[in-house]
Amino acid sequence: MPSDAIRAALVKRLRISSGITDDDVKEIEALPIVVRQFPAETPVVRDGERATDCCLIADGFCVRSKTIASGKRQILSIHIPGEIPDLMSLFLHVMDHELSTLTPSTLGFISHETLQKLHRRSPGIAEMFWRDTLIDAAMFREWIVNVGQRPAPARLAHVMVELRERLKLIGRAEGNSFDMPLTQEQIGEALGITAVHANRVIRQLRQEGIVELQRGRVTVLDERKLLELADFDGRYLHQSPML
Amino acid sequence: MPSDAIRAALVKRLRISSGITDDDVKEIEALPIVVRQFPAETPVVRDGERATDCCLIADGFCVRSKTIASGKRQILSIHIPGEIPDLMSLFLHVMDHELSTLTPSTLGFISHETLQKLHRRSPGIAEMFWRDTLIDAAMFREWIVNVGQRPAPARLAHVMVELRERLKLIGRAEGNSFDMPLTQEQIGEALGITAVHANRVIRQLRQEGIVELQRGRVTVLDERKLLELADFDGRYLHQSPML
DNA sequence: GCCCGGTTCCAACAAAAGTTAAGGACGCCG
DNA sequence: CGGCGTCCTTAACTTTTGTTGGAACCGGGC
Repeated sequence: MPSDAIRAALVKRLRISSGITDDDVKEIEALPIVVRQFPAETPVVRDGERATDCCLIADGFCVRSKTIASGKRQILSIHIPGEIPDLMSLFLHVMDHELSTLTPSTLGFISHETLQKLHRRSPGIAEMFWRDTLIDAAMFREWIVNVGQRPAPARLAHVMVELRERLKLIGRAEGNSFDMPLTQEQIGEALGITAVHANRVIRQLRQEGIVELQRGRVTVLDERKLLELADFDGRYLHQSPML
Repeated sequence: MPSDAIRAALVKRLRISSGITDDDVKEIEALPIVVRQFPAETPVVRDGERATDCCLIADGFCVRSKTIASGKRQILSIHIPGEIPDLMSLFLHVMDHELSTLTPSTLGFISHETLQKLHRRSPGIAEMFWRDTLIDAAMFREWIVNVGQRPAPARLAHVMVELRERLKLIGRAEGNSFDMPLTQEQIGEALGITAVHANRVIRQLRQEGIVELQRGRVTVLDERKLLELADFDGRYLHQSPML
């Protein structure tokens, strides 16, 4: 994938979540980006590392996670093409969590230096990126609620609905199915439950005819039931720049 | 409390988490701030509301929370004097969660308009505030891990140690005790457990001689055991501006 | 085609957490 | 100073989730 396609994905994303002017687009199109391929299940930036670049997903699925002393891992967010999962490293230089790929991925890297200069030059773009990191934080808040207050089946439903919502925006959730390339182990890590329990919950949703989940792909069987179970209110995604 | 004292608290805080220049201090000291008193247990900004100001805690404890359809509430963060708990509203205009007081509080309000102008004028201050919102997000990430992966006693210990760490920075955690003005109900809401279970966990920590908790005040009985249980690594607080 | 490793799936049992219910402590207000 | 409400406390019981261990399935590499 040429770096032009990556820029296009970013612009598309920013167009949705923030207001973007033609001048901004030109600035972004002039950004030097280094493209690299990563295999599946590979760390991109490690916890404790000092990042010098921000990473833009051109293709593939990534997750952010933290591992505690006991060895347990918590997945904090799932990322899809067009997103910049480690924009925060721009001002929080040493990573407090890990970014890794789920599937084979194409990532674009933009140096912190370049971005910092860009911000000084165009405060509008800085604000757009700032807003992006704030939406990130809003998603963390909802993730806390999910893990803290909802029963396990609702947690899974919520993650599915959120992911589908975001995939729709980039045109990757047509019909009633979409990709969610996590193993049951990883689903457990995302929901704060064990893999065994994740399996139970998946089976339950299948038996109740709500969703089918196999080989990293979700098929929605009963839209109504899914939405009711997920208790989903997309306001926290802040998809309209005017709100 | 005069608004000068509030400004001083803010400057003190920014001095710790970011590099702040003398010019920045002057700018902040010139900021128009409206001071208001709030009783305990009172909403300051409600979920779904459109905020026009950012709120600075001069005195008192506040929390941010989200309530789901079933009526369950999740506390997302605890805030102490010197912090700006709703800085995010600057770019995420409609609130996706609630900010409310725990104790009677003195809050200072700065209008979004004022802040936006300030950012355009001094990008350095903008970056400082941006960094502040990023630390906020880092704390959410750790909160996810706490609620998702740690057993209940460790969750409580972790929240206590984090709060103490932050209180130390503003000189409000001398000796082996500090304020944590949450009811057991609220502790449950913070940890993602019920009030009854929160009580069990508190009793357990008391019986094991780790901490005593009464009337909103924590007394540490066994520092070693507490730290071990909490599994605390303060890196996520990003306290040094150089890191 | 067949083996191998990782997933998925499942059951039985153990532990953690939720629910319900009720008594006691404490502070506030009349 | 007494009553009332909130919070804390505890017990008994239920439900959810974790643990252990094992079998079936699947895909890729030899």
